[in-house]
Amino acid sequence: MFQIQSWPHVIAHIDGDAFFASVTQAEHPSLKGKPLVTGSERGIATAVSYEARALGITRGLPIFKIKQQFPSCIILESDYRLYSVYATEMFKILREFSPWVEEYSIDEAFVDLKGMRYAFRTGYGEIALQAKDKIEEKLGISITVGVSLNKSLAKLASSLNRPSGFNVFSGKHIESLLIQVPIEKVWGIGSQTSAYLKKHNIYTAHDFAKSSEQFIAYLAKPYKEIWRELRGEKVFDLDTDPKNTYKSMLSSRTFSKPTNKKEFLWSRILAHAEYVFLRARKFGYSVGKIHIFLKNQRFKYFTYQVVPFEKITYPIEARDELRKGFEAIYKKEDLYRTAGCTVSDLVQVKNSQIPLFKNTNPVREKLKKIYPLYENRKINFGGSLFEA
DNA sequence: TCTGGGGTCCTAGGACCC
DNA sequence: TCTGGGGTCCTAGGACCC
Repeated sequence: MFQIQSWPHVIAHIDGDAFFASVTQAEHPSLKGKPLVTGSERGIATAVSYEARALGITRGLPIFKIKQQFPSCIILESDYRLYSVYATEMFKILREFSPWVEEYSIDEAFVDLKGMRYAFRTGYGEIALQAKDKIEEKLGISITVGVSLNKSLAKLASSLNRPSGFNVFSGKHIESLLIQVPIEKVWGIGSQTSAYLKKHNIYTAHDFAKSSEQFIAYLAKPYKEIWRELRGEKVFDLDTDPKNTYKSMLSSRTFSKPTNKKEFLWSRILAHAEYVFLRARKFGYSVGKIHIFLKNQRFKYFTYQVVPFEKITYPIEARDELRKGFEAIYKKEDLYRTAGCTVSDLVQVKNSQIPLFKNTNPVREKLKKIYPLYENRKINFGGSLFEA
């Protein structure tokens, strides 16, 4: 169907196998070979070791059920600092094989290998295999690697033969990859879209890739791009910038029990606003838009947007507006499960325009004195304590 | 399995203008 | 007073990801 030369581009996708559980076992060798899950703080299993999967434990299974049904399983809280240390080490090793590395998530990376076969004097598959071996040996974890022509195909390739899988699909072999992958496993096609596609008799990545251009024309832009990638074209670039820029920041927490207590909810929203503004300041941002939100028992969101007259760096500068918004979304007959605050329209302060005249706003002058005290305090969201 | 927390991108449609 | 056609800008919210 697709006539493509072997390697117009070469992208590798590296994905940790049960990463959180593997890292825990690598760090505590006594746990190796034992059934283990992480995520107890969440109430459901976030990561499930392969030994635990063998018992029948799946991701998302409630912790209390695991305790009841699988008493031999070790249950631990998540430790994101530890995972991050291993991830950083993994990215570092990958950079020994190519300078173009995208740190996609805490356990995933994309690597552009194009041209590297001249530097290493060997084939692309062999380079990727060397990187895989080195990570597994040095970190003591297992990863699965997929190599193909672009990000979407590499990601499909790394979904096969887990754990410790190694899958290479050049241009001549794309179809044999696509045939193996159900449509809902395609990166960017979620439950809504796969349900729609199945109605049109599209069940695999291959069915989708060979759909006609006329059919694809009805779909939204992201799906057109995925369609092109599955056919072997390179559409998505790697983002190799380190993650220190944000478009928005969010803080939210689900209560242990849904509630309609008005002043309690208001205090939580303010605490989230404090926290998210603190993070924004840490990254040097001032804030152009603030959203506060409540989510009710039926998972319906109620949001209110505040746009301050000028970009601000402390939520108290918009406090009256926020309160007004809260009054607008709060209904006493509803029960709310989550409260939160999002900031967006973020601008780096050092790049933003310096006010023409010295700011003598008395509230702000006062704040500057007060807020240093805030910078290191702990903020209470109503559940657990978070270090600022 | 009743479903956490933190993000990004896209689009329909309303507001407003001529 | 009643009204067409077309443009831009913005926002709410949906869909998706890990």
